[in-house]
Amino acid sequence: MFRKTQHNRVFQDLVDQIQAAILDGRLKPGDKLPSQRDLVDMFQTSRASIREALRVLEQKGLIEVKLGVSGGAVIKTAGTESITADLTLLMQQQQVSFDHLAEFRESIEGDVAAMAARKAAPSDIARLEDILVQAEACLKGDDHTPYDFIRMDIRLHIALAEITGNPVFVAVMKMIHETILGFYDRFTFRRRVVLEENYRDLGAIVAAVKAGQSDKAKKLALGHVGRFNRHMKNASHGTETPSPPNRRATQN
Amino acid sequence: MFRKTQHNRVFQDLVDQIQAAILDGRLKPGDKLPSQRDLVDMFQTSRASIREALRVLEQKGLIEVKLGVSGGAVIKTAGTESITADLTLLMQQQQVSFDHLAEFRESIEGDVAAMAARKAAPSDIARLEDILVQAEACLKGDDHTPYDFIRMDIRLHIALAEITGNPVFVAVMKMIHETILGFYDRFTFRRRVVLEENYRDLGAIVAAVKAGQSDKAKKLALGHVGRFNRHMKNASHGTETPSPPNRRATQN
DNA sequence: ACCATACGAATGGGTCACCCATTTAATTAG
DNA sequence: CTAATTAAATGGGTGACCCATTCGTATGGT
Repeated sequence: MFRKTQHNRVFQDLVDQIQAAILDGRLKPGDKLPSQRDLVDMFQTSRASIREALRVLEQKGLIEVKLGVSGGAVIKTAGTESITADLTLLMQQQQVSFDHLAEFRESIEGDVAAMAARKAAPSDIARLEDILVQAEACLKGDDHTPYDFIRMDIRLHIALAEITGNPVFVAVMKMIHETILGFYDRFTFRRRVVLEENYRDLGAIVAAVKAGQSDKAKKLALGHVGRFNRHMKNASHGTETPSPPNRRATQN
Repeated sequence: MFRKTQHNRVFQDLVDQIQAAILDGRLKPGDKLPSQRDLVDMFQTSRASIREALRVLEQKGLIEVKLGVSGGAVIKTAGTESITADLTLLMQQQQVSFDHLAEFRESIEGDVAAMAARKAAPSDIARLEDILVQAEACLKGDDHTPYDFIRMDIRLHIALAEITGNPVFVAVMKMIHETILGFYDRFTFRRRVVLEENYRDLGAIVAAVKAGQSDKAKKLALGHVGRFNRHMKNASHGTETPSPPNRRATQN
């Protein structure tokens, strides 16, 4: 099979070239692309095509476009936002359910805890315990905001993933938690006892990680996630529509 | 907080409206959007803006645009392709090493095999065995192309993920294999014995899945992945630069 | 009557020449 | 020296226009 008449569509070619430049490091986060009019000169194409390409790159989360003089397209630092948006979209299309996410999370979180227990350095332990302290503050404080506690819970799980030193785990963990948070934030964790149970789980996991007991950390993490998932399901009993898609749908 | 002067950018408004129509069912997969010129009349905007919106929707995997008369934009059935593409992109941006991918894969592939063993229907088994037959053909045929065999290997692993019924596993599995393939395709599997060992591994896994022996399937999958990873490492001994990201970057 | 070729209409892809709103820096008035 | 004004560069947006692709249809030769 040879190429068609030419490279497919013009904007696709532009996207490929710029994306390749970003991926192999010729363009680093923070760098600014030339202005649209300069790009027109460089690529010998029309401004409309340039703008379509920039639009696609923007949607992919690779660049950010700002207005005004000395605005323009700057390379964004890699993030999980676009993936989260896509997953959210799929969940809204009913192709992915909360059960799917929960199942996946159960499969991965135990291994992460075990790996963290094996690799954790003293500074890592300190960081985990710091997060625990903050979580406790969220729990005890008068401004009793369940949402803040959940944020801490998530930060701890992501911290565990970071201790593994494997960016794949970090990215996947972030994606999972962001998606879960976006969909279920206002349905659960009204009751303080649930939060406190959660807090005890986290403390036990951190203790196991500190002691280097990987098997115990794994078991604890699995139990924690399992309990969390059950609470989620119970909380969403009455909600037939699994939370209307009130998340801003677009926003890459 | 009230709205700004207007809804932000025009194309974003179009994307939101059309996406909302898709999400709440006013537009179903297979439906065709009006032609770009009709959309111009309907939305009272310029064709360039319409096209930018269509471009974004296309990139999101929501529509597919075809050429020629009675071409146009048709609503696509939801799929995990865009997530897979985004995950792949994220991995490539984060300078992930092969070891990171290998570690992650070892963590997940065992669970997938076990779940597949629990859930496999007869038709699933048939599909797995069909892939095995094709893999054997790639191995035995005179046109001895290691690349083709690897493609079959990947198809089998993805098939296992599909048997789990969990699209998250499918997307992640595709991402992993695409990335591994893109980085290491031309360095390994010159030696036939390695391929044959791989083939025997696959046969054993399928047999365990067929018998519903989830624990055995898990162990076999873990051993298979571990062996694969060791071969990869040995093969890439001399390659200090772990293969620049020469993969075609885009393609959602 | 049949089939192949030619034509034309509708569509998406692409280009050009503009204009507008926003933002920043330089300039000027007080 | 400060504040208001202006000018320039940028992204956002528009309309008219042309091209390549892909159909259905008409035409013409057998």
